[in-house]
Amino acid sequence: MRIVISMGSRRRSGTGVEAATDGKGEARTALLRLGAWLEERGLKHSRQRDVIVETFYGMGGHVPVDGLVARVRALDARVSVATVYRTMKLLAECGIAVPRRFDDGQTRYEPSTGRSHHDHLICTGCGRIVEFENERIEELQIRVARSHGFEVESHKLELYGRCDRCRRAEPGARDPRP
Amino acid sequence: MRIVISMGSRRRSGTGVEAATDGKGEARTALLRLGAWLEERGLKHSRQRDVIVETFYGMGGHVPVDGLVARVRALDARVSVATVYRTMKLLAECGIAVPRRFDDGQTRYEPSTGRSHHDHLICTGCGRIVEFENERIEELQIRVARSHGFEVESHKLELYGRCDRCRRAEPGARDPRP
DNA sequence: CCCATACTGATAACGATTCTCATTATCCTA
DNA sequence: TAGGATAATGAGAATCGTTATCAGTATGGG
Ligand SMILES: [Mn+2]
Ligand SMILES: [Mn+2]
Ligand SMILES: [Zn+2]
Ligand SMILES: [Zn+2]
Repeated sequence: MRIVISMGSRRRSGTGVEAATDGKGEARTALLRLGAWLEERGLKHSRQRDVIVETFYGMGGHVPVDGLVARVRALDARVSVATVYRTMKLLAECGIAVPRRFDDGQTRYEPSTGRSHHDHLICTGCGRIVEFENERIEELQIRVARSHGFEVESHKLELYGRCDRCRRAEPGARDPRP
Repeated sequence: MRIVISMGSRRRSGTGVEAATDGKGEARTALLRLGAWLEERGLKHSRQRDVIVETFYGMGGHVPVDGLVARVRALDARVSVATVYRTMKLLAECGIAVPRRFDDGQTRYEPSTGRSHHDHLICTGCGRIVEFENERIEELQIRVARSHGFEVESHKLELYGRCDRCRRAEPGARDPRP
């Protein structure tokens, strides 16, 4: 069961609860927040950080680092991979981006400004990622944890399966007409 | 937030729903199953596969591959890392072991003979892993997925937090007595 | 006992990420 | 606006878990 999870240089289409804006205004607020955060702790801001943030917000969705690197380099070819990794980690720390590790061994980041917590449905056929929120599940998680003496700090819930599109395009085991 | 998830050469203690037996009898049935499975597809069985299966079942819990390698080598020093990886993948295929990938970047395997599906609570303090089953959550997952056109094939639910022991051993933010 | 073939061990290769370190940029101060 | 302390960068080496390669070994049916 290989998982593809597209989103390299391709364009997503309906990814569910995705942010509404095209990322332009979001990028601006993100940059402001980052600026404040950096100043607070005596860090400096740089041209490449700006480029990376803007590109990242321009992509939207669940962005793999190598995809981001590619896009950033289209704007400024000499930005290094290391810097992109460093910057994304920074964005995560200051709450502008959320790192996600699905089952394909690479970290993706998704913008988080103005977005709430959610979990993911991942299509094992086409890699489509759909987001969902379910308050009942969240509550049950807390309750189950508590019943075992745990206090939940974070959780990971990923549902893997086939989306409607992929199921339709498949023979499937049913209707075995000769 | 570094996650430790012990279980290398250390001994677990109460790991929750863990298998009851000490792994001796379990290992036997596992070996039988493996034998049948291998024969069915014209594969051969080998001394090292036996050693690995027995060691694996002797350890119980959620075994990281490198920990398994260490133990196996204590019995037969010339078993190679590659063989252990290959064998564990085999056990997974034939349903004797389940691979788990928690958030620390290494694959663990847990024995699965006679065990049912479950999810995990992971202590971010001491690495303790507690297992749980919750039918309501399972149902809700299926329902949520369906409402988005997905048919769930598998899922991953991991709750990260601090166990009772770890919370007790901590100052905590409450009771700020001067 | 023979042979086809699966399995093994040693080690190279891999992919994602981090580290190192010499160089450069930022920004605060005088 | 120049100087300097120090943070950030780029390039590539290094790391880590895992897989691939490939020549040599073991297994099991005949
Ligand atoms: Mn998301
Ligand atoms: Mn388990
Ligand atoms: Zn699909
Ligand atoms: Zn703990």
